[in-house]
Amino acid sequence: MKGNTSQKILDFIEDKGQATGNDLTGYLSITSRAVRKQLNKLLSEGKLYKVGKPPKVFYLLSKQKSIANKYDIEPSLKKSIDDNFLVITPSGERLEGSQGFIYWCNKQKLGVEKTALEYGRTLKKYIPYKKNGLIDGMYKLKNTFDKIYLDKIFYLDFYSIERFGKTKLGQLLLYAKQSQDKSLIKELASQIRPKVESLIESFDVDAVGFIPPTVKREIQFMQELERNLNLSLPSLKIVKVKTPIIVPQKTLNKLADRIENARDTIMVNDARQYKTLLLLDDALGSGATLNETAKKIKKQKLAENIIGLAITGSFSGFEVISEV
DNA sequence: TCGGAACGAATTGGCCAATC
DNA sequence: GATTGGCCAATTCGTTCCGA
Repeated sequence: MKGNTSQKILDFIEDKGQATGNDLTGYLSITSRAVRKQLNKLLSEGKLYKVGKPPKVFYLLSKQKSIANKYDIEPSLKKSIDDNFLVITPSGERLEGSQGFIYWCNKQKLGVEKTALEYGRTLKKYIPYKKNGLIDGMYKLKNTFDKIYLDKIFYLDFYSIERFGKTKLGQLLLYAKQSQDKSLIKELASQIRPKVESLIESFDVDAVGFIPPTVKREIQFMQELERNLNLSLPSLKIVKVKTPIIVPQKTLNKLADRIENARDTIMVNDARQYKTLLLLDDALGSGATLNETAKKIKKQKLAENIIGLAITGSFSGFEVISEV
């Protein structure tokens, strides 16, 4: 009997495609505690992965075994792949670093070693835009708007990069929002907290504001993020007013439409006055939402200075600079 | 009508002891 | 030594209730 429980679990899951802890308990006729031990072992060995959260968790066979060492990738390049690459498969398996990179290359029918070199070169291209882990978005905004109401605007990473698609932060943001996964939001919050705290300190920020979401969801990303960041500063009340038909910013192509959307639907409903406000948004497209919100805050004289911070931002607007 | 609080049920993990 | 089981605490979900 000893030793083959884990193999029985693998066989069962292979046969059924997926299984819950309960399914396995019933099938193996051992206690759930024993099943969990085996499942944990198989998870740590990478033979299984799990999707879902309690009380709905399913275990599936891992598609990607440790094949990362099969390829000859220079150590420093492998490290930057490990640090920067993240793929979430259609079935929800999270593949980090080189494991994800190999999966992605195979899917695109690309040679892993050659593509790794190209990836390294592409990453290098974006390095000059980052200072202290922040991208200064002011150039971009200056190329877009006549009048800028934000005193500073930063973001933590680009949403996506050429050829290779979404950055790690971009992936995390997308999946945290779409899957409304609290643990992913928590992970994002812990990643961005150091940057937020250093901004608060260096600019002497005395209040924060979170851009409210457009689309109604069960779990509101920004609200969760605010809760997870747990900043000890007062939070400016910004609300999104309801319109007969909800129009998300990303559905609008024209800048003028985005400005109009932000101007007419985002309201600042607060009376307190602050010196320096940190205004947070999840993703910065044109910057219309942040700029229009900053405009309202300044018109209502609720803050003297406004620092904008988005988790990710688009690269468009930077091309102009990069060609100089 | 909406949002938050409270509650129970299901699941999971940690620790330690018993068993094979 | 590996595996299993008992106990307990923590986490998460779904439902209900209540006040604004």
